[in-house]
Parts: sequence; C-alpha cells; structure tokens
Amino acid sequence: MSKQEAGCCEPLPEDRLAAVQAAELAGMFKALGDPVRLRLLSMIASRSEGGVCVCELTPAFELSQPTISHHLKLLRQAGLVDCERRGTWVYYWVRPETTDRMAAMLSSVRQPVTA
Amino acid sequence: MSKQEAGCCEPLPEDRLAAVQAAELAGMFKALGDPVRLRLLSMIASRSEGGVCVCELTPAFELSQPTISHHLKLLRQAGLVDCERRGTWVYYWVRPETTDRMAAMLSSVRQPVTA
DNA sequence: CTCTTGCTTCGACATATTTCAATATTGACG
DNA sequence: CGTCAATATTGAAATATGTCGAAGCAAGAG
Repeated sequence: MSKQEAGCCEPLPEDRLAAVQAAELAGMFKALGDPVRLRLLSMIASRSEGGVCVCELTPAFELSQPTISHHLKLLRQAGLVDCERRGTWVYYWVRPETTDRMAAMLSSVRQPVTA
Repeated sequence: MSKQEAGCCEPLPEDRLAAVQAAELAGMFKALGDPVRLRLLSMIASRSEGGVCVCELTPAFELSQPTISHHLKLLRQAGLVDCERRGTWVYYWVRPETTDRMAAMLSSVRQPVTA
C-alpha cells in the first residue's frame, strides 16, 4: 500500500520483453502484417501433409507471380514457412514453432505474469 | 483441365481466410510488427488494473515523445489498446478481444480445420 | 542439346513508414 | 486570467515496402 500517491511515473515492474526478443518477434508479426501474406499462410496451412504447391497459391491472387514469390520469401525469412523443390514444383509448409512463439507472446499479454 | 497433372494444381479446398478478414487481421499483425510497439504492448499489459501512464512508457525508450505518442496511436487504431485521460495523465490498457482474435488466427494455422 | 514450364532474382518505381522538431491542446493550479 | 506540465498533432526528411516487367535458373520433354 505504499504506492506513489501521485499515481504516476513509478517505474514499471520490469521490461518483460527485452529489446532483442522484441526485435525477433516483431519480425514475425511484421511478416503477417500484410493481407496477402496472411492469406498465403492460411492457404499453406490448409493442407497438413505434403505442403502446398506454389502453382496453387499464385492464381488465387490478382498479383503477378514474382510478387507472390516475393511474399513467400518474406514468410520464409521470418521463419513462418519452409519449402522444398520436388521435381518441377516447389512446395511450402508451415513451421509451427514460429506461430507457437507468436501465440505465446499474445497469451502472455492476455494474462500478465504479474497477476 | 489439361492444366492438372500429377500432384499439382488441384484447387485448394477453400479460401478459408476471406480477403476482408485478412485485411482486418493483417492490420493487427502489422501494428505489432515493430519492436517499439511490441514492447509498448508488453509494458501496457504488465499492469492488469488501472492502465499504464504514458509518462511511464516514454522514458523507457530512446525515442522522442512524439514518436512514442505516434506508436501508441497506431496501437489504438489497430484496436490493440485503448486509453483514457485522468487529469493530467493519459492511461493505456490492453484490449484482449483483439489479441484473442490474433491468437485464434494463429491456432487455426497450427491445427488446420481440414485435418 | 534445345525448348518449354515453374519459380526466383534483379532493377526500378510509387507509396508507406519511422522519426524528429516545432507547434497545438488539454487540464491543473496559482 | 496566465503559466506550467503532460500528450497529441503537424510537417518534413530518410528509409522501407509492395509491385511490376525483364531476366535468370532448374528440371523435364523432345
């Protein structure tokens, strides 16, 4: 009960999210901060086995094929998906470790540790 | 028809994430796609009652006051936080409805409906 | 080997974002 | 009223992002 009467400017308990972690996580959120990439991820996730071929993703958008390729690259660099070439086609799948980290961040916001 | 060959180009089950919803959700993810805003949200969430004063947030960064104010505005516009003025100070708190929507999106990716 | 198809990379451009300094606004207080 | 302190808004600059067309690469077919 010895909190500052002024009700302001007492330091926050702690910087729970270090700057380094914040930068890493922000990169993941930024990757999903575009409607095209969000839909791409959703489409890639819709098939649980074998991955989804790029040739199934591209015609779902009114964008050029290089643009879709660019967005897929960003998703890959953010660690959200991975891909593999099988013969002529390239298949993408989701990396759940990354979405799990993002979900963990969100749930920590929902229910603060310092309850 | 002749487009379909072995193992490719069969249409995806469905566009599970409609374009409109994708745009809405992408706005939320984009708002967290910046390390400063991610840390701001984390700090705001660290106090469960009464909200966090801007005067506690600003000095935690090596950024100008208008810049922090700008980031807070973006978080508010994305629906992630809300604020209220109490006397001289302005207090911010998290809106769990929004983080819940984001978490739901992530969990739907983790465990596809079409299992 | 050459041709075609699927996908990626490059180069360029228009737009959006991040940031600050300066200024405005809001409320408390004498 | 006038002043001060806490935030917000404006305007402008540097940088980042989304998009395309052109070119490059890999793999299968002829």
